[in-house]
Amino acid sequence: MFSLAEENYLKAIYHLEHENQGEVSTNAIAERMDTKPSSVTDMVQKLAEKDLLSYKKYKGTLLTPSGRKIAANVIRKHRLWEVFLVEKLNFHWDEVHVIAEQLEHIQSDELIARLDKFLGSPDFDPHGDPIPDKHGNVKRTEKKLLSECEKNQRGVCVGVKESSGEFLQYLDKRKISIGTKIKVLGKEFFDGSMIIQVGSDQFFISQKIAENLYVQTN
Amino acid sequence: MFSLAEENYLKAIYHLEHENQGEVSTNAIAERMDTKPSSVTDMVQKLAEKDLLSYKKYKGTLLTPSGRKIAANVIRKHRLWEVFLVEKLNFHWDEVHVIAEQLEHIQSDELIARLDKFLGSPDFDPHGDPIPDKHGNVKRTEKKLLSECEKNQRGVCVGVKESSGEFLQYLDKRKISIGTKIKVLGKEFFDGSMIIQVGSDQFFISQKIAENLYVQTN
DNA sequence: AAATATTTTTACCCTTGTCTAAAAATTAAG
DNA sequence: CTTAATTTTTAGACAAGGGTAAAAATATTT
Repeated sequence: MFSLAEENYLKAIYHLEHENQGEVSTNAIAERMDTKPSSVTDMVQKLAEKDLLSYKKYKGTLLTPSGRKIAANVIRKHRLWEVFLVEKLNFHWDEVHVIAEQLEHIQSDELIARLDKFLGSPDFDPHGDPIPDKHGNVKRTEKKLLSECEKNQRGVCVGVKESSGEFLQYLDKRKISIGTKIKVLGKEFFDGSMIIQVGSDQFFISQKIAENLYVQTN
Repeated sequence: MFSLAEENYLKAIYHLEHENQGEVSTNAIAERMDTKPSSVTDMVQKLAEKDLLSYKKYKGTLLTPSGRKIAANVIRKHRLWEVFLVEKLNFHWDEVHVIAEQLEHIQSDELIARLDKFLGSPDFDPHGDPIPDKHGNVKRTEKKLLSECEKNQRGVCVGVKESSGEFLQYLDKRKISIGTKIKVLGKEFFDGSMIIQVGSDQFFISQKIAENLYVQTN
């Protein structure tokens, strides 16, 4: 139905829309897709023709509902395949992205329905990202303090409670910022301290840190 | 490494080489791939440049060892994915071809190695066709009489012992010819009769029939 | 508000893979 | 063995998708 290139553009725009709110700029798309702005302009105009996104010259683009649905479906496929690769084929979670980038374009609703069932209809992929349902809807979750999380829970950093320079510098040193994924590896009840995973790093944090970091959990 | 179109040409030529012995004609490739002879000439010349096949104008083509290896690898991937679809996702064996045509082009040796292991390193796909090993070698098997086959064995018709008009007419009526796949569903020891599957038809055959049909078994 | 910098678009070219129409080879028939 | 039929190749043309360089619009400084 849609070409590989079209699907990749829709997917990139979908992600950019969620990262920054509002219109997505030509340059942002070009950078994300490792291509040139002129190529983006071309493709965006074609996709606007097909009513997959709305586009005003020089003003950026926004996906239409149908464009959004297609993008969400590609992402659904990507994430389901990632679950398959990790759970069934024992890949490590940081090896699967490149392969899933190819698998996400396989066209067959029946295949995805059966794969989903085979995997036990997972809600999240191995990176902790939510898997859209077949209608393109993503389970949105509430934010809470990291200190309220339990062992083995995952969350995405969505903000801070305190915002002193010292605290922000600490977060910077630990490479934690908005959008960073955090997994609680262990929690000490005595003092509320935690061991957490951030990317491939694992380290200790005090309760004071955990009480000042907002995360969106699964 | 190779484009989708290139892989599909190599695969088609590989199959045609095995079906008819000797050079593969431009028209044969065009018909198999549902494209025009002029397009085939173009592509075949490109593939000859890359030493994936040998080509003499007006004389047809033959794969080189490297071309054959690539083709066999695509076929290996196709058949492994078919096993996956049938064994793990419970597709029916006649529904999987179209999907496997897409999956066969996913590039990742690691993926295929793991998929192969996950499936228990099968030797045959759900249609009974042999799966080439990772070096592109196909297990070649000896032919024998259908009457020597056991229950649940599969074979491909490769010839007849008797060739009377009546017998050939019978085979024709049953849609059995060179290359037809046959599966033994049941065998009666008392009289050597069998129930066999041919395509989606199942029927009874006498020992006399089974003793005059050569098959190549798994 | 004018000048400068940045972003976006346009106009044109390139590559891959396909097609049509016509020319050239090969094969088959009389 | 010469004509007819068939197969194959060549010579353009086209659509998708991407790139360059320059023009046009928008943003930012001063």
